[in-house]
Parts: sequence; structure tokens; C-alpha cells
Amino acid sequence: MASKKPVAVMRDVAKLAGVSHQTVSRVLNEHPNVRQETRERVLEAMESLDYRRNLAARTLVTRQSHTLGIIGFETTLFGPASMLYGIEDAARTAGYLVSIAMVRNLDRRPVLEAVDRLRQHAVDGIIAIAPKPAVTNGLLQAPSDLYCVAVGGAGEAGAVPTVRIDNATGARLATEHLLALGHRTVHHVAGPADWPEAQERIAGWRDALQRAGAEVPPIVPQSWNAESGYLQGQRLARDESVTAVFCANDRIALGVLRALHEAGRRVPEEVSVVGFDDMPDSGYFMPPLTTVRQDFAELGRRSLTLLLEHMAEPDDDAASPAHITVTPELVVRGSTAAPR
Amino acid sequence: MASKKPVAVMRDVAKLAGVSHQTVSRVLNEHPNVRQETRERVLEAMESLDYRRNLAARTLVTRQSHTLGIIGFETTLFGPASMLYGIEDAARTAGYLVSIAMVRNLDRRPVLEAVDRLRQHAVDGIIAIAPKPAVTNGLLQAPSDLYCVAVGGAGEAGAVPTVRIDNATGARLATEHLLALGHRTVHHVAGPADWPEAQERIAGWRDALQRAGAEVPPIVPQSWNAESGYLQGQRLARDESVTAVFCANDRIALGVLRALHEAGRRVPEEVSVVGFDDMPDSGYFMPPLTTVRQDFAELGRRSLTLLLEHMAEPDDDAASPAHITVTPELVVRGSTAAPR
DNA sequence: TTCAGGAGTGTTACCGTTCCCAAACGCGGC
DNA sequence: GCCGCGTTTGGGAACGGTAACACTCCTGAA
Repeated sequence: MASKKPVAVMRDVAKLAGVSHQTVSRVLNEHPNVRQETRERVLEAMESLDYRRNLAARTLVTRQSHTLGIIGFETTLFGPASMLYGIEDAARTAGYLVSIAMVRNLDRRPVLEAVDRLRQHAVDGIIAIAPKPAVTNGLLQAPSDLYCVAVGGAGEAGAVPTVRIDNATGARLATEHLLALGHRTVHHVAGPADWPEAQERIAGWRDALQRAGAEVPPIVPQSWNAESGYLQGQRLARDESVTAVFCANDRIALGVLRALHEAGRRVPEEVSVVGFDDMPDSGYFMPPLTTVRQDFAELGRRSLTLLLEHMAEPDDDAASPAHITVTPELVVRGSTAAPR
Repeated sequence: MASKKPVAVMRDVAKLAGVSHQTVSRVLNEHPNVRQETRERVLEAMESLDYRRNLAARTLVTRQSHTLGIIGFETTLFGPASMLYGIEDAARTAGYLVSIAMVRNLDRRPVLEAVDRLRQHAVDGIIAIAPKPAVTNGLLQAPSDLYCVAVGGAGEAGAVPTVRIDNATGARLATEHLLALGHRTVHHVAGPADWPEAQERIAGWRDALQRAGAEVPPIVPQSWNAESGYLQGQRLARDESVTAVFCANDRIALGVLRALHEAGRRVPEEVSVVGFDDMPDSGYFMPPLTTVRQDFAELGRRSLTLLLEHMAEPDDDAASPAHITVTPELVVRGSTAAPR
């Protein structure tokens, strides 16, 4: 009943194969100087004993845990969750396990605590899903022996390598799409003012308008959620001159769509709406939402690649950190049309 | 430039405090038999050296990594992502770090591989976000020295402790709500046939109808997404007798709402719609969705508690595993009304 | 006064790897 | 036949903690 499970260790394998534990270690680490025959004998022994190396012991001596830490925020939402997914996916194929440390708010202290927790567990590197600068700043305060990468935030040219979406271009794409349809100008329902991503989208939108010589309507930055979009949508719906709205994300767009609908303003016949993100079901909003797609999972994968590269070249510590920018893509669906 | 960082170890602390390393260890582990004054001296030394214990060494000897493993599937979606969040939250306060191993599909092999990966990293226990039996079965094949808990799946009374939503009750709640409003019967847009959660919701719905003596319309189980809801919604929209639809989740409901809208059938005046899950923005669908709320994060937290309890009592190995069921709650919004 | 027993502390072994270094071996060239 | 050198192998010593045990005090009861 009581299951005896004498876990095999290196010594057992060595004994069975008739070699020293050191040779077993060499086979494990693919050291070249092992005779082919010996190697096979060892591998056989490992197989028959169902041996697996004790990673704790290995970590103790090598100081490498083959674990990566993720600092996450609001990972219940589609974007961050997808980044996490992408990171894990890439990490797995690279032979790393992923540990997560979530922070409830984006202040520096919780971030430092998270870093600390991950450090204790000897992670080899950290990826921060870091929409706000406080996180990157926290990262910078982290001990320099840890490799860090920030993903998904905005592109301040800080000392932390970054992978990010080109939010400005995305916003420009959306705005230009609406202008090209013939709209005189484009209103914007912005994200929170203290989020760099929101700021970049505002900048891209404003830039596109100005280039086209269009009037730049005022904005009232609030929140990322549907409620915020609904409230601002009600305001916009009352204004007859509004014919095109660019929303800082799809959730906001959902709220705007509902507000317009309730006010009796038809989309896209009377008002065109564009979102940002391309969430899984945005294509089933009423009407299907034209939006700017970010490939979150790809963002995650890229950040992992960057981290690994960074870890592999410890020399260029002083070199300027890499900043990878991924360009988003406009997905045209049914929520945009030419004005009447 | 080259930052010297002579990381302090226990020996250094001991030397500085003028005690043996063992005493430092005792302070660290809150062993009672340490004089107050000595303890303070040691704590001071730890502070001034910025000492942190090496978890790898600790793990090596205690065989406890203070890390928990999560096996996740489709964690980009709100439900699983929220469970993960809840788990991490509870794990953190309990002093555990959380490592994740995602599986791309719910077959047994990938699950076993994930377990293996987590085992190598010496996790103390595993929580599987396990919507399908293949996962729990995989868990059962795992070595018995690992504590496992499954969360979020259906409640087959297997040997693995489980935390789950009472899907049948949730479905009953939704169906009875519609019947109470005066609908003759309730149609159901089901989830995938091979998902136990979908089956349970079907069972609850059918049960409520039968108890009320209402006719049980046919179902066409498909997928969990909005597209699936849209397609089936089109079919239902054509049928004039349909006045109430219970959807297996909110995403399906989104698709159904759109199909009804496009067919010119007004919600809730002509057709009532109920969802399941209560996703973040379901309250901003058109109209705001009446739905059955699951508290995913709570589910996650409960599963962690269960796992820790399970780990703390190694005696009742043979005892019947615990099964915790959380009852969902009906949230009435604007998508349901009495039939005309 | 003596001795049991507990509190407080130190000594030593051990966890399972990898790293450093030395030994044994094979082989070609003188 | 001997030497030098590269390949293959093994024997320790780390790595940084915890566990087991021994030892010294000190207290209180016999």
C-alpha cells in the first residue's frame, strides 16, 4: 500500500552503468568527451531507473534554475493573459519553466516585492508585463545580476529592453481609415491618462488628424472598460456632428456601440466606430467591430526571445538595450462606413 | 563598473552575529529555542547584509520547493485566467510561488508531460485547471507523492479532489428565471458535447424544464465561442415560437444576441436571452446580459486552500477525496423579460 | 547536594549536483 | 621503448542550507 518510491539519483545510475557519477553528469550535460558505448550504457541505466535529475541540486551549484519569472498585472484580461500564454509557449520550447508573480497595483513597491520573490526562487530572468512606467522603474532598481525585459507597455527609451506594440501607428491606421472613408474628423474615446499606451494612441490619432488638416476634438480620458465607453458614448451620441469614433480598445468600443444604439444612432450608417486589440469576439459585436489587431501572444514570444538573447550575451551590459516594436494591423469589419 | 555583489550566505550572517550558522537557520525557521537577544542580533545581521536564504539549497535538503504547479488550458480566456489569478493570489499569501505549465490540447499525453515538467522542478503540489476528464485522468497517472487538485471541470467523483461550479444548479437558475417570467419553454444553445461542464448545464436546463412540465427543445452542441452562438442564433431567430434562450456561456450569448438583432427580433421584448459566466463586459452587451455568475477567482482560491489542506494531512491518503462545489448566482439584467 | 530535564547553542553529516584536477589509457613520432 | 598529448574516466570538494545529535548551562525537585 505505502508506495515505496526510491527515487533514483545520479549515484544509482552510475552504479548500474558501472561508471562514476561524474560520467553520468557528463552524459546528462552532453559533454563531448564520453565514449559512445559508455554514453549508451548510461542512457540505458537512466531509462531503466526512470532517472530524472534533481533540479534543486543543479540550481544550487550552477546558480541557474532554468526558471523564468513573469511579473503580471490584470492577467485576467485577454491582452495580458495572451502575452503570458505566448511567453510560456516560447519558454517551454526553450527549456524553461515559467513562474508568475502578480501585482495588484502598478506601484513600485509591489513590483519590487515581486522581483524579490522571484529572485529568492533564483529565476534566471524576468519578463514584466508592464503597462506602466512604475514597473520598469521597479525593474531598474532590481539587482543588476538579473536580466529583465518589459513587454506590452509603452516605449520610453529606458534602460530596460522592451517589446511593445506601435500604438501610435495603430491609432493612425484607425484614424486614417476613417478619414479615407470621408469623415470630416474622428472623435476619440481615450484610455486612462496615466497609461503610456493610451497616450501613444492619443498621439497617433491626433497626428493623423493634424496631417489631414482635420479638427482635433477634445478627449476625456477615463478607463479601459466598457462602462467608460458607454458613458462617453452617451455624450458623443448627443452630438449630431459626430460621425466617426476611434476607441482606445475594444471594451470601450463595446460601451460606445451600446450608447449609440440606445440613442438611436445607427452604426455604421450614421456613426462609424473603430476599436483596438481585436479581442476574441469583437467580430460578433453589433455590428462586427472594425479594429486594430495586436498579436499579444506574438508579443509574449518576442519578449522571451529578447530575454534569452540578452541572457546569452552578458558582455553588452552597457550597450543600449534593445527595443522591439511590433506593428499592429487594421481589421476592417462592419462598424465603419462612409458618412452619409 | 563591474558590480561586486558578494551575496551573503548563512555563514556570513552567522559570523557577523557571532553565532553558528545553525542558530541563524533556527532564527530563519522560527524555532522557539533561541534567546530573544540572540534572535535580534541575528536578524540585525541579516538585515545589514541584505541576506536572503538560498531556496535551492533549502529545497535540496527539505524536498520542498515552496512552489506550486498549475496546469492550464486556454488560459487566455477570462475564466481560466481568473482562476489562475485567484490561485496565485492565495498561493502568495500562503508563501508559495506559482509555476505554470500550459497544455495546448486536453489529451492525456501533454498533461503527463506537463506534470513531468513540474515534477522536475520539485513543485510541492499541482492544481489543474481541468475542464475535461482527460486531465484528471492524466493526474491520476501521476506519481502518488504529488498532491493534485483539479479546478473548474465537472464533478465526476474521481480520485482527484475537485473544486467546481455547480453547473446544473446554475443552468436551473437561468431556466427557472425564464419560466417564472412566463415563457412556455426555454431553448438552449449548448457548449461542446464532450465537455462535462456543458453536459451539466444541459442536464440542469433539461431538469428545470421537465419539472415544470415544459417541452424540451432539441439542442445542437457546438463550441464555446460567439460564432457558434451566432450560427445557432440564426436558426432560432427563424423560429417564431422561440421566446427564451439560455446560452451555455456569455460568448455564445453575444453571438445569439447579434443573430436575433439581425433577424429583427427584439431582446428582451420578443426573445429573452440568458448567458453563463458573467464576463467583465457582459453588462454592456445589447441589451445588458442577464447571466449566471461564476466567481472564477474564488474557485481558484478555494482550490488552493484544498490543496494545502490535502498536503497538510498526508494520513488520509486512502480517504475519499474532497469535492468542493461552489454555487453560482443569477444576475438579472436587461436581456430577459416576460413574453408578450 | 545531586540529578533530571529543558532551553540555548554548536558540530557534524548529508541532500544531489557540477566543477576542478589528477589519473589511466591509447596512440603516433622519435 | 619512451615520451608527449589528447581522450576518457574517476575522486574529491564545493554549493548553501537543514537534521540529528551532543554539549553546556540553568532551574527545580528529590
